[in-house]
Amino acid sequence: MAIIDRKEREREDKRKLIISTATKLFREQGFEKVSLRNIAEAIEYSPTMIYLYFKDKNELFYYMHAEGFRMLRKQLESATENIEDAWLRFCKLGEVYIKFGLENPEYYELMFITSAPMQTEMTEDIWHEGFMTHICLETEVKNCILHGYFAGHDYKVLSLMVWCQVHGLVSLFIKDRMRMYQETEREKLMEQSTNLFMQLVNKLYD
Amino acid sequence: MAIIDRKEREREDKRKLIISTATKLFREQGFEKVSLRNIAEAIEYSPTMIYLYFKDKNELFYYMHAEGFRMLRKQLESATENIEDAWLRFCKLGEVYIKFGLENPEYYELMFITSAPMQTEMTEDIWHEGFMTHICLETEVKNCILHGYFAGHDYKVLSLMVWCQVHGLVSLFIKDRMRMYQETEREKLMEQSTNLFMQLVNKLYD
DNA sequence: TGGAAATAATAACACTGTTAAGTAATTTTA
DNA sequence: TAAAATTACTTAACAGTGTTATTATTTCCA
Repeated sequence: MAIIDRKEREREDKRKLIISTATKLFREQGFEKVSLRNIAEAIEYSPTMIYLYFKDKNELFYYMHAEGFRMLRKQLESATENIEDAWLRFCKLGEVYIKFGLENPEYYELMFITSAPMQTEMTEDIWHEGFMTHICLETEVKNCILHGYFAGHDYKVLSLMVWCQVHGLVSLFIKDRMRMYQETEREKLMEQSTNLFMQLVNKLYD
Repeated sequence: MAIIDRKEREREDKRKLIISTATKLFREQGFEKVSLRNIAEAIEYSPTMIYLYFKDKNELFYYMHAEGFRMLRKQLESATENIEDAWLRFCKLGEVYIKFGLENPEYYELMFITSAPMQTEMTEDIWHEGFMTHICLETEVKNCILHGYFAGHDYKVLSLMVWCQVHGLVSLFIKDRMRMYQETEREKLMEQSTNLFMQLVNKLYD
């Protein structure tokens, strides 16, 4: 039944076409320009055709957010692969995470802020991609513990703390909540507070 | 010209009526239920009447977000007013901030996440209320320094770091990004990581 | 080849924020 | 006091949104 296979392939291709077109719109013209009608026009189909491939807009956004996580994870992994020292690996991870957020605010928002992707009614684990990325962090924290850092502390607690710190920084910035700082000092303050945090974590002992 | 005064008063009353009705809708039925038409129906006016009192929806949201900040500031101030010790005051501040966020997620989102209030075209300082609240934090950090804590560190850098930590925690939680933790362990982990952070900050030295 | 199944389009529903134009009441001015 | 001007508000409409029901077309298999 090669025909069924081909159909399945074509179906998957069309799904990908919709996702990539939505992604393109959203990267080039921002989140609010991603409407089903805009996507449909771009791929030269009727708006309702999208419903044959996705349950609703939330599900489409779910697949876009998952793509973002795969991008981030790739960056995290390739940035650390040539670093031996556990602490330096850990530092790099934080650096790349923040960089990703600041350079891809639309993606970051979709992955960590927007409600839509979290509201699909899917059977599979909805936070799978997020979980996989979080594993990256936990792995590095565990590795640090293995090499004598953070003695006596739980890797889960530590990982969450670190995540809160970097997410807090990125999300406050991209949601424009740092207006009280002058444009000139803002970047410096953000770097200084991140450095201070890393310095603190490094001194962590029981 | 008492008539002008009365008119001005009536105008202000109507502004407040709109804001309070919008707030009520938004607290009782959630953010997405706050449409100009819904507000208008609730106060028994036509939807377009709102434009006589607010430039657009963003400006209306601005006034709602400002109200949230006044609530938070009130809670922060009344929670610390009877505490003498600088460190305990600082701890209390963080505790109350997190509590406010978790108990008023809709308000928190409007204040620290939603774009709308930050997109009004106002002449006055758009982040004034946010700034005032941030001052609360900076004041306590300064007070700690005055009492021998955090020696050798900049209060601005420290304040931003603390803010990132608590905002990270609250926003990840209310935007449902902690699904990888079991419901039962989630709360405990959040508390542990906050405790760890405070413990870290307490050990801060040059 | 005919019927079933998959795919897609059209039309419509119920919303959204926003603007232009018109109306009625109130206040000011001549 | 009567006309003019201002104020407060409504109606109608525009352009957009996600979504569903209905209809038409194409594709596939018995």
